[in-house]
Amino acid sequence: MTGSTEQQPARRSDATRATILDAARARFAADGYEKATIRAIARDAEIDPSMVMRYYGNKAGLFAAAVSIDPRLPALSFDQREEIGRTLVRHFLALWEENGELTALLRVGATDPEVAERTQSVLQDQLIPLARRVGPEPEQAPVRAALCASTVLGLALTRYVLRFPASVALGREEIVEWLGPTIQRYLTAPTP
Amino acid sequence: MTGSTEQQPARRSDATRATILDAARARFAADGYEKATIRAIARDAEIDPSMVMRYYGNKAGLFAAAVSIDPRLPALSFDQREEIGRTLVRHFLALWEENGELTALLRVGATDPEVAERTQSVLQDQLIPLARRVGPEPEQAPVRAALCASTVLGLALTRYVLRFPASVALGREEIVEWLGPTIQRYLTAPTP
DNA sequence: TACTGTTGCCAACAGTCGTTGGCCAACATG
DNA sequence: CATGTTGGCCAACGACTGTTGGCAACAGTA
Repeated sequence: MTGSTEQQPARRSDATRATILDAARARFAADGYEKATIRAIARDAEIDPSMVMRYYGNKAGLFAAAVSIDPRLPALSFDQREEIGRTLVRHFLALWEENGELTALLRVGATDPEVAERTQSVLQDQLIPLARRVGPEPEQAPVRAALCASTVLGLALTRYVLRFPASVALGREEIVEWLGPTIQRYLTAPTP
Repeated sequence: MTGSTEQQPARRSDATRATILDAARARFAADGYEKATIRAIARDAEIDPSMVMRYYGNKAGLFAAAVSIDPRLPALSFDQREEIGRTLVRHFLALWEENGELTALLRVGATDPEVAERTQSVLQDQLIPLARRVGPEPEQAPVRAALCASTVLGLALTRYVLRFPASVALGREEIVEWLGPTIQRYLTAPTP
């Protein structure tokens, strides 16, 4: 049994495949699922639309291949308990600005229930265990995780999707200083 | 000069017009702009698609007519300065649950830049003056308003659009107790 | 009564979408 | 060299979209 990271034989079309994937990511992030047409993606990649079908089966397959991320949060050591809020915000900002896939995921999730659920499960899988480890009242972990998700996604929404000028203009460390204590409170403060 | 609330002569088709508008609101809120087809809306309203065109010109006109809200925040008196956060959250929750138009606005704004900008201007027009009146450093008002918008929209996103179970399950007063102090800090705390 | 404007439905248009199958050149392999 | 395989393009299909024009039924008015 070979693992899921199996070595495929290098194909001659790998460059084309990568170009398509890049164009797809950009289009999905900018336009959402419906408005990002296969024809437009193919035009960006300077290639025929039928190639997209050949390599990725159909539009859903292309989307799945384009945004197949698992935003794994780095393991947080216990000794920095008073800084978890800020650290978390920093990690999320880095994650979001490294790859535009997350913006695509959020934009598409706004209309597609399936993508919405995937986004939810990914976030919850990361945040609930963290909330359980770090906060009081372990049975409250889902609520605390949801509040953190709402905080982070709210920023991503106004900054990367809706592009509110005042939100875009904020510096990364400014955001950390504002949102960090909020996350910290959601995770560690006693239930109000 | 008659105001914009001019009395139109009561038309025989007013009932039909209202039915169309209701169906449109529901569809736009549930599916977004592209997936909410005129045919589907007409089917919900039990009417011919061509009627939608006659009464509202085109799809964009229908959308404009369906979601033409001005979410005016009630004037907050000065003497409750320590409770602005909670009061604001309560108002937003009430606003959002009264009319589904806001969910439609958010879902469509995720893909349509024009709608996104309208959402932004409405929110900023409400929040910036408030932040200027209530917080220190008036020139920081846009930043504080953006943070509040991000908080509120983040909750709306996870609760009404993406429907994260843990976010949906929260009671209104629970939300007020969690988000209220956050908003309060964004508005009134000194710049970190 | 006859006439005019409104309300509604039906059928069809043009355009775009995702998707398919066939064809040709470049390559790889014997 | 001959062979099969791969990468790529082209033209087209069927489905669906927003949108339009014409036609029948009805209301109100003179």
